[in-house]
Amino acid sequence: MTRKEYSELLVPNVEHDVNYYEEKYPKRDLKVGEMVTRFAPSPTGFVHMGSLYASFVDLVMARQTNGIAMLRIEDTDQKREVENGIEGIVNDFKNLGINFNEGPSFGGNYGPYVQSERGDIYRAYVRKLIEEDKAYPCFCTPEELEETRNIQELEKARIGYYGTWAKCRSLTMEEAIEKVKNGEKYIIRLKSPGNFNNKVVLHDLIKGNIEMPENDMDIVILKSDNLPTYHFAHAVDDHLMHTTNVIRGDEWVSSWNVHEQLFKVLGFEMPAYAHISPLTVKEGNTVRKISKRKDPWAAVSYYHQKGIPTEVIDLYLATINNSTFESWYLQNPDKGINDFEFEFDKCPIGGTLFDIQKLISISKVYFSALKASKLYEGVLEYTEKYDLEFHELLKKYKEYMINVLNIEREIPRPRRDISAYEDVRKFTWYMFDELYFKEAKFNLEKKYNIELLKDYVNNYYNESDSKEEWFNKIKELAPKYGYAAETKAYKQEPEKYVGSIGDICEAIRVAVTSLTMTPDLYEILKNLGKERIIKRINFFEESNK
RNA sequence: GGCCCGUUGGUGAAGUGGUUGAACACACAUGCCUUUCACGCAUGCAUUCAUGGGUUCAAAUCCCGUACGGGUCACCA
Repeated sequence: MTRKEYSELLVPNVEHDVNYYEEKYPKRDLKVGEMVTRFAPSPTGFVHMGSLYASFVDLVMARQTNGIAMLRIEDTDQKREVENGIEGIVNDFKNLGINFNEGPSFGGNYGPYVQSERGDIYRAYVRKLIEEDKAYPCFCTPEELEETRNIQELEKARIGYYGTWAKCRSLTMEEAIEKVKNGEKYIIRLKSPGNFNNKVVLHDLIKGNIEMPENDMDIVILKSDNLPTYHFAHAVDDHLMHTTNVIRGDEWVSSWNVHEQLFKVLGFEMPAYAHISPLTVKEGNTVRKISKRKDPWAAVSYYHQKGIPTEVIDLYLATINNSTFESWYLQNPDKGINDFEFEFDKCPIGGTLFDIQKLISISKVYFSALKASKLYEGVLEYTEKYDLEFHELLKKYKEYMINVLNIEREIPRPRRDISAYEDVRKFTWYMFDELYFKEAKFNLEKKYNIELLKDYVNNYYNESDSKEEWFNKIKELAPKYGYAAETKAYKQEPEKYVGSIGDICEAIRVAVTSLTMTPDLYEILKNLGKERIIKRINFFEESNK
């Protein structure tokens, strides 16, 4: 039997050979510097902050070099797969407004972009390796493997399938054929040419040079389910898809020597690598990787629900990804992420603690810079999904709401109170009669002079007053009820007055909004209008009885 | 345990041998301003860069050891 026939016996039913695939996926027509990147998640759950972070780097590097970002689903472990996992990932990205150049449902000429659909491709390359005597069948059972592991532990030897521990490695072709004919189960392993005592130096775009021993493990490349392991699929896919830059989590650096060897054995050119540090979270005294199950705020759906836009998340990710981004953005507030040039060597090397405070702060700045009409559109869209009652009010009072949202907005330093669309109701609900008369709760402990309030609105307040006139009228009113017209005067001799002008404003504010803290009172009154102010003061009076 | 990587304030960090008295941003604290909150302004927050040693005229920056933290050692990715 020739080696070719041998490989066909071991890996049956493969339609094409490697030459077919090499021709089918020709080199990409790239200009110098254009990067082809790929984000390669397993469909084991939905997209979360950690994966978003990794994909952000892929997307950004491809876009700024005018290259290509692919989405590739790594579903060679069918046991772990979640129902609708692939759809879930694709939809999450689409909902976030994130588009890849290539990938499932994104198109592209180098697909399929789902590994479970690429079985034949991998098998063709496995066959090639067997033919060249660079891979061999292994008939060891899980029990046998377990046993050698125990012995290795006992002897304090390195654990794994290598050297003399690799029993099946020395099997002759005839012995192997015999076993196959007897129906023995097998998988395919790499015949590692490496020597543990040799060192390989691998260059990482982020971490710099990393030196480690050569791989000498005869790792599994084709599993009993006829699908490849990650390592093998990685080499074949990134070769065939012509990835120029492999950007992945740094949990992969420890198996990097395996990948390096695989590329060499397969005769592939190695892409450049960038291993990004994980997003971490502090738990007690320890730090751990972000987890979707333990950290609810890690799921992207969390941001969706709160109404934190993708732009904000991107800004945050940009901030932690490139140390110089933040100060650049501060100096160029009119520019965006697309105008900034990200560099691998500016990426964090150790783990990055996820800081929700920082994200919220970025969000507040983002919202404060939004035009009222744009904010309105956003809230409208958000509430349609999460708060229908408010949504209806917004539709009904469009112009009014835009005016309300514009209070203290078009000024050099706008308010920074809104951090998510869900906050908008919290800050504006009292401006709607439908909500005010239903939900206003007054603190009845504190007594306010209702007579003063009525006097004020009936005899002093005028909708057409300028802000200065408005304020002067309150000053005018103050002495009549024993209040100090000037804050300073009150501070100097508090015993001479019932209160200061600030207390009058507080009374008006509470009566009209039920709150002690609101944006500019003058603007609020103006938007409410005299009639509604009167109604509210009456309501306030009733509530205090 | 083996092999990798990391360690600058509450957080993210700047920094690659000498204008660093260790930027900047977030957070926090105090005060001022003020119709509230916010904004703004002012001030405070690492006598020191995990630690011990070495190289050097000079070290957060280079070298070695130690401690601590993280990753990884599957027919999982």
